[in-house]
Amino acid sequence: MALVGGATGMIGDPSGKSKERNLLSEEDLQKNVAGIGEQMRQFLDFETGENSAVLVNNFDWMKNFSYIDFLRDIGKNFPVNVMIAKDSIKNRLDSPAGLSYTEFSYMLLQAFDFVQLNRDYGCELQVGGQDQWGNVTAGIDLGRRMDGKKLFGMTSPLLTKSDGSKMGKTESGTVWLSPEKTSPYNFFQYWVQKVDDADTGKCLRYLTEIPHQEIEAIEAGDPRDAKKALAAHMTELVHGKSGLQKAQAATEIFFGKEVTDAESEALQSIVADVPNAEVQRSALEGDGVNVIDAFVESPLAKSRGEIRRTLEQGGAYVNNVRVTNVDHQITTKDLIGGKMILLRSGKKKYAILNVVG
RNA sequence: GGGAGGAUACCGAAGCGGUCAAACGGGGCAGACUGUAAAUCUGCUGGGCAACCUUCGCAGGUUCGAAUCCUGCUCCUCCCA
Repeated sequence: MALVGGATGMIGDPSGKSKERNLLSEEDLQKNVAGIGEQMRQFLDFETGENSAVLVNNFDWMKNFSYIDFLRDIGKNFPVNVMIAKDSIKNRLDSPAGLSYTEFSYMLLQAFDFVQLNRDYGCELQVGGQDQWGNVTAGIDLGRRMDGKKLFGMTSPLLTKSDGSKMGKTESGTVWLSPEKTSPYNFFQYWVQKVDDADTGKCLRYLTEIPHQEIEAIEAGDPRDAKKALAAHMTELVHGKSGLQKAQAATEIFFGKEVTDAESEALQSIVADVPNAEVQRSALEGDGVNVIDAFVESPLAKSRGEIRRTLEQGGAYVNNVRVTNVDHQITTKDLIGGKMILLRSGKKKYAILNVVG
């Protein structure tokens, strides 16, 4: 049973947050709810007969509540002294950021969700991340008070790095599940590039369903292979077999040997799955196109100054050959298989310039 | 309602009339070392080849000159009621 927070999303959960959340517009929220629902399909089967997963939206039962009814029916069951004793609230009360009444009320909503799901579906167990502990227990208490039901909760540790910070948040390479936001190739690369050796085992345990014995065997081996295994499992889980294949094909080419005409076929097959841009064939004829212009066309450079710096520092490559001269011209001679040019910034960021016309 | 502070680049935070595209830290990018890891070290980090252009909440004003002073506005925080 997957619950999306169409109602609670309008409030903002203070748990684990150091600042008051910005309220989302109803429109954005609708989009988020729809998007999350879509993504759940990758992980849960909603059409498997009797035992199908269920997707519920708490807006469906919250929308009919009047403020008065809510206070009488739900609020009455929440002793404030218990509420303010919860870490999620206490931490915020102690911090300079404070806490609005709105966020303070969040736990009542989530608690009631649990009760509602118990009533509608016989749901008895709520599972969430560690930061949800307070909200989960609030629901257990509310079930007991309102319906005399015995409900249960389970939380899992949050995924943190070995230094204690949250994973995947601050890095520019924030990963998204949606292939629109993070291509399968980039998703795969995320696990290879951004996970510390020390965190690989933890990720394998938390995020994959590989048996523990196998994980131990993986850990005993080369850490590079461990990360690739992690990347492969995650990519397959999120993007399916075909996504994984494309990601691996691209990885093979980019992080393999020199790129020549021989790889043009393979490159062609992955072009859509890696960052790419188009150039007119005519532009490459004659004197060709300046390297800087070429990079600026690609997603690798945001500004001319940026790529100029990269060039000067020796971080720019055309077809895997380092280019440091800012006046370098790219011409038809540089085309791989007569069709494309491989641009690279730094050690591991690639883009393909696809020739058209 | 009364009072006191504040709003600076991706984030945090200095600057309080010229030498400010703006110290410092974090983050990010690139290089070296490696293993597409971590740690470490180095360089860069508004746009532009440059002249120069656009930035310090918003709108005006003072001044030869404003992130810095004045006026109004918006938003935030705190204290009192």
